[in-house]
Amino acid sequence: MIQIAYLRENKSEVINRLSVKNFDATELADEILEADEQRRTLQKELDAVLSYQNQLAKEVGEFFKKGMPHEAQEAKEKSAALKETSKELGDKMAEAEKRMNDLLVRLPNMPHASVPKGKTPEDNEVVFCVKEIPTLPTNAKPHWELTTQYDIIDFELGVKITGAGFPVYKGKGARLQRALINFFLDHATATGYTEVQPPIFINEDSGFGTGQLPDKEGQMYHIGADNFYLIPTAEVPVTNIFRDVILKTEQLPQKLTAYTPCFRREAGSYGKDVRGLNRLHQFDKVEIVQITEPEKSYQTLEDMRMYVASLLEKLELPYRILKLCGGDMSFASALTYDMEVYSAAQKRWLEVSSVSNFETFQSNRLKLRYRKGNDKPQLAHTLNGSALALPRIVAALLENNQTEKGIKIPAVLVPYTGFEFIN
RNA sequence: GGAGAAAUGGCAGAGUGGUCGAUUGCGGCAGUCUUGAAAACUGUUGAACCGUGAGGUUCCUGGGGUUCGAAUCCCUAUUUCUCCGCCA
Repeated sequence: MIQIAYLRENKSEVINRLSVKNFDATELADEILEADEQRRTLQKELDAVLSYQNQLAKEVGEFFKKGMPHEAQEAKEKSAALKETSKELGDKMAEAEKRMNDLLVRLPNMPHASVPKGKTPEDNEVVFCVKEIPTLPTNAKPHWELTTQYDIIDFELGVKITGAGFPVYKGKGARLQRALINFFLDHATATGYTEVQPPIFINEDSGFGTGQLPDKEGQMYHIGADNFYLIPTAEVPVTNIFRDVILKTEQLPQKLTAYTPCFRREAGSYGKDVRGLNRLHQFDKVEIVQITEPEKSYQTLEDMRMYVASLLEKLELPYRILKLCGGDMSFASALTYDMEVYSAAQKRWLEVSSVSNFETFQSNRLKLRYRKGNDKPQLAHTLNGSALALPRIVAALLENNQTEKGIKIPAVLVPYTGFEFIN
């Protein structure tokens, strides 16, 4: 959420920058500022009335103490007469404030100055790409055939138990999942991230804090009886650790990592996008999250990007890095890098990680602040990234590493899997 | 699930209707002393909103109520603790 004070001072800049995201904020900004103006006017009036009421209340006490019941009664009546006025003003102010907030949360985050303009994924900027894109023999199989051939992932069985998009991992397939999770967590902790295991249900406040609510409600699974949501990413519970928290500068940066299953309804997806492991309703992911001072967040974003790239290199997967254009970026992000691996049998790039700097957009909603010495608290920056999401990594590993002898496991994973081939 | 108790500032812990944004202790910060440090002493130390400022308003788990006035009384939700039951 953009800070209201910032919008008040820099309306045209906000509008200009949001145009990079193809968002026309002209009208919305005016409505917000109008509500803000009303709110402030009403508060001034209300404060004056309340102040007078407080004064009268004190006088009542004093009159009683001095044994002046008549005067006390008079002050009482004066104050009572004001009650309705203050109640009315209070209601109006709360209403204006709510209106302002409801509008304010609809403003996307402003993109960083370096974000390229653009509307579709084609407009994303390729900032890195491996030199050689692997080619496979013509009889090479897509991963959904390999998983059946080696009996390591059963999509049909998942359909029986739950529904489409909830696969059952079996034997070496299940072991490969566990190996990847451990590999990712071990590397994250070795890089200074603290491992946490958060709840995978979240409440409404948490969903709001990181920006999933109210806009993306339809993309999360909802537990009606308790009003919980299943997490779409560990970003939500992990970042919400810091909701309503004031950190000291010495406590920054905060670096956390978490493995969780993730749940996404993916309403509206279809076709080859959802084939096999390409898009699931439940999948595993290791996430990294950092909380930093504003001046350091872009260096941190580069660090996180390099870290994720190093994982892909260790796994010997061909990858590229995209800087997302304004039109392809998420609502809350100021700058996002997507990491994609090449899936050689499908002959397409698959997104396996998204690393973003949200600047103060989330922290403003979360009231996540930090304090330098005795200064006034100010909003921290939040960042996160997948490191990494499993299914598409598995898809690429299976397809790219298929050999006569079976699927070859990358050397770094062998200590985790305990086997060199899936055959 | 049943019965009872509780929720106060970074922490501990006072406060049962008026001068309480809240005694006190610890912790934090600044200073005095010291070559330096420790100790001791002194001062200071929550947040949000409005206001150029002086200052004003709000917040004692959340929500609602009683009252001229609520941390304090009432209702409600949540959480925690104790006992009982069930159970991984």
